[in-house]
Amino acid sequence: MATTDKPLLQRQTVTAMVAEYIAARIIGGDYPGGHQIRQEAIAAELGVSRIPVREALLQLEADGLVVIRTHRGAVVSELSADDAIDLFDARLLLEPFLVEKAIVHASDQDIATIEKSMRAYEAAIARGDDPKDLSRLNWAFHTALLEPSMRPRSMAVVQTLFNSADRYLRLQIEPAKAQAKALQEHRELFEAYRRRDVAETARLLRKHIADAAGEIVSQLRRSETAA
Amino acid sequence: MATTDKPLLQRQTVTAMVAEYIAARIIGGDYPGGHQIRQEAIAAELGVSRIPVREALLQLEADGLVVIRTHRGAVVSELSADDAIDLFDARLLLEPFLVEKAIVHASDQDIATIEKSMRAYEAAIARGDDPKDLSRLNWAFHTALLEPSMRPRSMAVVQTLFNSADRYLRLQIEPAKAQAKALQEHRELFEAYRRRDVAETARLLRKHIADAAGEIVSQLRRSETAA
DNA sequence: TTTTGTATGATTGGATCCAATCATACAAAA
DNA sequence: TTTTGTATGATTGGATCCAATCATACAAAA
Repeated sequence: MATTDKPLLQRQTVTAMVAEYIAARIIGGDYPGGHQIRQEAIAAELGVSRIPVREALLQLEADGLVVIRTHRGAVVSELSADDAIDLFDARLLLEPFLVEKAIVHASDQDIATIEKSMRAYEAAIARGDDPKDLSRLNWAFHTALLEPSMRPRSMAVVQTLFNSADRYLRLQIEPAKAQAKALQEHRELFEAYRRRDVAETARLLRKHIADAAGEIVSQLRRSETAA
Repeated sequence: MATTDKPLLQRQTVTAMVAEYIAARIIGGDYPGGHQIRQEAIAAELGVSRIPVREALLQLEADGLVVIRTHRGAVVSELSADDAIDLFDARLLLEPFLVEKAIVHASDQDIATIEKSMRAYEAAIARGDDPKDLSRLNWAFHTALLEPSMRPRSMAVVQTLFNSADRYLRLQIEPAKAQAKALQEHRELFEAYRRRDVAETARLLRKHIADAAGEIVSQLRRSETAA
């Protein structure tokens, strides 16, 4: 397989589990933009000390999910149309480039992995799985598309962008419609990818991201001018 | 000024100071790729406890300067031709895009800041300042070029790329030659930027980054095949 | 000789505790 | 009434300490 290998056995630290927990709460919208995250509150909630909570918050700051100010603690970062443009433009640069590199390196095994990932998303939508699972499968598909590029550094950047992009996707007023559109586009992406049609796959991915961004930004602009 | 405003008074935590210290050691090559960073050693060296050292290492991991494995500590990330390509390709996508956005938003004040930054680099080369100061001024120029894009999220990504790129630049066998070339290119970049010639500035910046990347990658390839 | 098991020191991850800073309320002065 | 100063609780940042894990050396068994 042409993908970057990962350690088989990943020991979970308390810090990592806390980071996942807080990230899930932020991405799921339980902690909205501007929400103060108190170290002691999280620590008590999870039955751990403040040390792993603080270390988790540092990681989330690097992901852009929280903003930390010295002696004032962590606040969930605010969402805005400007930020969404910043974020999706970065994805529009990186992802089509990475998918081009990926197609060239992708093994049949990699393509099989992508297909499996696409089918899983399809099945989850059919079953009406909850937003959290749908999101996970959506990003798993994107990751599977790009992973064979063998660019771990760029992939790390893209992964952090996925986390923030997810916060915006979860805000959408018509998620079912967006998911149906995304699934159809994933099918087309996979077909072009399987044919190893580099230019067409990149074009479809660009359109896939740009369309989603357009929806989100115009929705945000409406709510921002309303406020 | 059209740039993103920063807090005027930034309180330094011990963690932040330790992170800067370790980052400087890595970028300067004192801690080469593969070097084990022992928390207790750094703590004793700086007269602090291990807590801020650990927190600093987490930040450096997000920057890609170290790799942390559970219960095995932090190791300085390895440099390689493949990683350099990954890194510089990401810069080649992001920086020309950001400079295009920046030129549109740049105020006269911003352009004055860029010119000042360029002159400072020029003067430092003329004086033969040490590599650390030259690097700082080089990245300050790049940052000044891109900052008016008002894309804090993309800027944060680019800043982390600068840190890693710096490690490669410091490896160069003929730094004086590379610096003279960089300075000349900075001058041309600034002229095109001042004229607000979007396409030409982006083209020059692309060439500036690609040329540096080419030098570094071919040098790395030579040393890798030699080994 | 090679492999497997065990003991020991080194090191990391996390809990607890203390000091410094911040936010707030309230009092005093203009 | 508005501004400035002060006291107090809440909260964060960092030090110290303990438990868990890892790496190494050495012994025992195959």
